Amino acid sequence: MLEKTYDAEGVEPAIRESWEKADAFRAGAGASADAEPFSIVIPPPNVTGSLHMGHALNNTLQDVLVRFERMRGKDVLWQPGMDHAGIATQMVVERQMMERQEPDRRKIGRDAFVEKVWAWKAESGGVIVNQLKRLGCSCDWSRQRFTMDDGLSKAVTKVFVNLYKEGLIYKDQRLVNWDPALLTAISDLEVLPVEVEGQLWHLRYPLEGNGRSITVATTRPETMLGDSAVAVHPNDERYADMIGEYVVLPLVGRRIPIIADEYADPEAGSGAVKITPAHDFNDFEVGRRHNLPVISVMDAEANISLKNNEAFLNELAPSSKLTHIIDELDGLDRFTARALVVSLLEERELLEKTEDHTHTVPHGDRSNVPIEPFLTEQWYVNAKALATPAIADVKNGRTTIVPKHWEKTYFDWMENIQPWCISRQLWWGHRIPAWYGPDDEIFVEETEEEAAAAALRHYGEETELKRDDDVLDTWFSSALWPFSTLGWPDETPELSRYYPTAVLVTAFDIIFFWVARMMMMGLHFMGNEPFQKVFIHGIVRDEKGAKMSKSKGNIVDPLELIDEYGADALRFTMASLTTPGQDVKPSRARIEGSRNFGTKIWNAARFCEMNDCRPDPDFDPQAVSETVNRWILTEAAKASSEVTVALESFRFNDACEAAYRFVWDSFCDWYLELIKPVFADGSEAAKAETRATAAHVLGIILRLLHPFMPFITEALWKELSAGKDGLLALSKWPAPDFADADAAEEINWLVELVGAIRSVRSEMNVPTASKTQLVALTKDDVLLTRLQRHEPAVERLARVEGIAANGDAPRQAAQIVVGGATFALPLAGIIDFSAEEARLKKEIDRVENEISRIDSKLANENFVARAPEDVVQAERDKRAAYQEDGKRLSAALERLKQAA
RNA sequence: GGGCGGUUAGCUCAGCUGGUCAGAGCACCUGGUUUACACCCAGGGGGUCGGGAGUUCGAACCUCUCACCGCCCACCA
Repeated sequence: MLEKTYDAEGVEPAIRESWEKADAFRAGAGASADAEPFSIVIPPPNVTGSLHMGHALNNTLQDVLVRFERMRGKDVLWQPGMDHAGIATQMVVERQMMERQEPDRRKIGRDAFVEKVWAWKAESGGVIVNQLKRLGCSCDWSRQRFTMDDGLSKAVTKVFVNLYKEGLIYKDQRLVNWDPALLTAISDLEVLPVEVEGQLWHLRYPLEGNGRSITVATTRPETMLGDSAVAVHPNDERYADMIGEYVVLPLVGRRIPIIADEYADPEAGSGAVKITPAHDFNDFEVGRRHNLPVISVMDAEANISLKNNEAFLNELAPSSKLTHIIDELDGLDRFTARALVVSLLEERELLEKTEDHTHTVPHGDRSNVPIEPFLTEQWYVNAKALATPAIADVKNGRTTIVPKHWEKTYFDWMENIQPWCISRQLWWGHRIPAWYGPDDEIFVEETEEEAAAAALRHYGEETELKRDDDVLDTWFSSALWPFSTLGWPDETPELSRYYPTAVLVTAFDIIFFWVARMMMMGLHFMGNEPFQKVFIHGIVRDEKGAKMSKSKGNIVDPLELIDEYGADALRFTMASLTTPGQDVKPSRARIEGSRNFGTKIWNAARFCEMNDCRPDPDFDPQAVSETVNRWILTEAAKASSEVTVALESFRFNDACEAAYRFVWDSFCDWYLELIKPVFADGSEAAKAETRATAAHVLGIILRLLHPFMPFITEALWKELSAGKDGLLALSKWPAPDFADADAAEEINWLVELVGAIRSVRSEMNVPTASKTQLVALTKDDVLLTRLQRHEPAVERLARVEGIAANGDAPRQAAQIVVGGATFALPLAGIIDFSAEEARLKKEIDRVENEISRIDSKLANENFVARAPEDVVQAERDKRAAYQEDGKRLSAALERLKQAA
């Protein structure tokens, strides 16, 4: 006997164990040899990560699809694994070392540090795997991969070497986004614009020789030390006569030209702009166009660096007597230097004015400090070349993105893609397989031996090589995930079976970081797309719609929700809130609703169990004869079909709704109530058939809901079949193979009749406890037979005692019209004549309104002429039905008046 | 500056190709211990589908326009 309520916390571990024991999620589990493959690669969570609501959403959706397809008999692989998360992990370990007051990484050296990271991973990394299991994720856990595994590292190295040899990876000296806190380059995508309240300083630069000056506006006065020109727009009349003149750069004394360049915007600032090629991306371009020197005035930590700075010193005027200024500024951090430069200029009356100015400043997404454009040599991927096939693949529909509007975002970015900076000045990650000779000749090979061999060929003798210190952007290895996890570069059976994957499920915030790059790499190295479909879901927001973040303090921990409501409740909520293209805002009320739904199913099963409804292996739906049973089988088939269609098109919310309505409305509210009289007073044959049907339909329910609520459904499946049917997770998805329109029509009528009686009783304030007779005012034999057939149900559900079919109207009665017949509820002593009169009049009004609405439609010649015939006919039929109802209601009103 | 979403019941949202599409859950009101379930049952109230214009026989749904909200990209002297 089942407990009275479902105990998620108590049941879930045992269910997980039963799945594990049966190895139910191994690739291809339960599938036949000729099964169609269906594979999904998990978006690998960071090894430092723990389950957040975004993971809960993303992985619920994947698990729904995977369980659904597995039950449909496909050969399913859900490939799990984790990402080494270069910067994030390195930061975690460094912080830990700091907390433990251990010497920092530079002191212990690279090898020792990397060893520490591995030790950290072994000890505290990957807690998320168990959390995903708690969520119920049916990944093939035996195939877990890690981006730093030997196999995946081999793939990374090979890809790097191949791309290098194809000329698609190269080294370049240019400005990069430099993170002065983490001391590494980062890619464009890792830079976040942050709005800050700053100032706009207007600096007066004296012209050489003539006592005039030109004013430039800047938000970064400290970079003026590296100015190499002042630019004005060629058409700007204010400055036309200054073009070609020289400015003597204040504080520094350097002579720099005033140049004409369209980059200068006459509307912005003063119209004249200082050009600092080493510290601004735009200025760098201007500098290139005008062949200006690039004078970096900062070091890697963004401190002012002048004294040992050749670029700076070389451009310094020989006569300059500025050593004290250089002394003062040298070594200051950029913000301190900013203040000092401003005050030095102010002293010299070169500060024209200062304005408050709100602008966005690029920040590092990890360090959250302003990033510095910094001139360094880095490794780049020629993303433009790789993007071309990736664009074509989506254009020609080999990969489709759902919802489709995201394709535009994808195209826009891909078509304007910039070189991808892939080198990072970190220690934790895939070390770049490049070795340098003494003359800086580069040898890119997969192993040190091969590099040495290449060097031998090049130099003609053994030469000592030095390996590149940098590691690769974490996303470089993530980009290979769909094939590296399947064994590439080896030609494994898994690779040929499961690549391309069926669908990638992810949130929109990593389309550029990840999806786009997997497309590029997959197409380049595998020759075809990494996934046939990409399903983009929203992100999880809090109840007010705000993005969840630590700083806002609005983080909801999915594990707490699982503790409180069970994994199924959280999953069902996530899935039912997923409408294509919308963000997800889970609320406790909603999760409670899902939990209640689980309880509802639990109790429905409990009812079945109490009535001895056991699954019968020989049950044949087609042989069923009772109308209610044929009706619920029809409804079950309809629900199966709806859930299937919805899941095939990623309409998770529709799938949930169809299942929910079927279970709660059709099965619990009507079917179980309708069969109670059968169990109480039915024939043995009817009872047996009904038991078998109820058990059968409950089985369908458990299977339909299993992808969404795997724990409770598996638990009930086990309970009800006494373990004889194996795991629900490996059972067959229900086929919508039953339809009986007549039974559906009949039960719908019954539902309508019961509903009408209940309504009128409630409106007439008939005490719940009292029962009334029902008099059918009709001589229609078909209807009367039907009524007789359902007499026990009507009596029970509508609180009726005795059904009279004599057609004589009782004197004091409430009357209703259902399915073309009038029914009276004798309510002598209870009936309120005026209330009933008002009620009937209201009904008549409603019907007449409908009729006149239809009449005006039908009177419209254009409607009759242009609307499709079936639409017009439907209106005519409706009108006829309303007219019949109207007649009966009017007759009922007459009888009431006579009685009064 | 460019682009993309959104605006439907008190709240959170469904509503796929225009013709039972005006819906669900929660909240609310009224009754209720009837052979599972009060995490429940029965009944009920509540919306001129953001404003305006247009297309159409017919618009929550298509077009245009305005307003507001959110997001993404670029730029910011």
